[in-house]
Amino acid sequence: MSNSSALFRILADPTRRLILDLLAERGPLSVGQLASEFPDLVASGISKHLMSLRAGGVVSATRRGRQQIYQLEPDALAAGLTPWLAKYEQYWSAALGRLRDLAQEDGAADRLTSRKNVRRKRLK
Amino acid sequence: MSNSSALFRILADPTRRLILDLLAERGPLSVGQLASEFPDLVASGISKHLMSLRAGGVVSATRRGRQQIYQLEPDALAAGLTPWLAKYEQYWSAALGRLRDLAQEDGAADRLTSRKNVRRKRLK
DNA sequence: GTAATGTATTACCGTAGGGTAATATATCTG
DNA sequence: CAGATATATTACCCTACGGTAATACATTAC
Repeated sequence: MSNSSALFRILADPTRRLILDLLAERGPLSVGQLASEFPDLVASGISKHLMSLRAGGVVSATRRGRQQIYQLEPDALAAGLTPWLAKYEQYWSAALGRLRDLAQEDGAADRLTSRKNVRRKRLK
Repeated sequence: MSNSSALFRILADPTRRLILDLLAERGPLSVGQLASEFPDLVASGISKHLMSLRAGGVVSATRRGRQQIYQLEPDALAAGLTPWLAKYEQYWSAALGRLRDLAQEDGAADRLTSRKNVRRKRLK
């Protein structure tokens, strides 16, 4: 484990990244709730993506009745990426700092609300 | 361009990540110099990886005689990843901060020297 | 009980991508 | 000039992976 390739491969898929975004901004969600955000995909496809995400440790699931509630595991995400990020930290620390300043300048609450990406047709 | 999926896909391959590491720690290198670090891979394979990296904008090449000298393009790397990083910045800013403090505590010069994966050998 | 719902699993298809070998092209050397 | 060197390109194999449909399984509803 602690394999960078696996994590980058997980993040390489736009559907999985959007799933992470949804969990980050809305908190824990069921498979059906997540699937409803992807009108072009079949539910079992979302389930498969969730399996990948769970295998990678970046989400976890708890059963509630007949539905599975998935939630983000930010620590695993950070732990998986930070070693690689740290190697190149000098390169984007400046850019990240600028973004951070900009964000806390105007509101800071909606840094995670990139909702315009959520309902579109073709992912690319 | 500016496509997160493309960049994550590029980073998902361990050979390409190691190429980036080598360019980061040693500066510009020729294809042959890079290929000599991958005894299990054929040179044209490295060339193909370099094409991917160049298409993704994270490296650039300049011709010198009959060899191509590749160099890292850290700005493109940062520009491609920062938007996504910023969304989850709260999650690893702490971890990154700890690493940064640790690094500038002791020397700060060898943050990029994760040499354990790199087989240093005589280049001709 | 039976039926409906929510999710996971399986089987299968098509494409993308990493790997090699062979070939091509350009440049240097003798 | 011929031949060696450095890199790129092409053709091809094979595997991984995203997608679907069909099926299975558990849980709730009637």
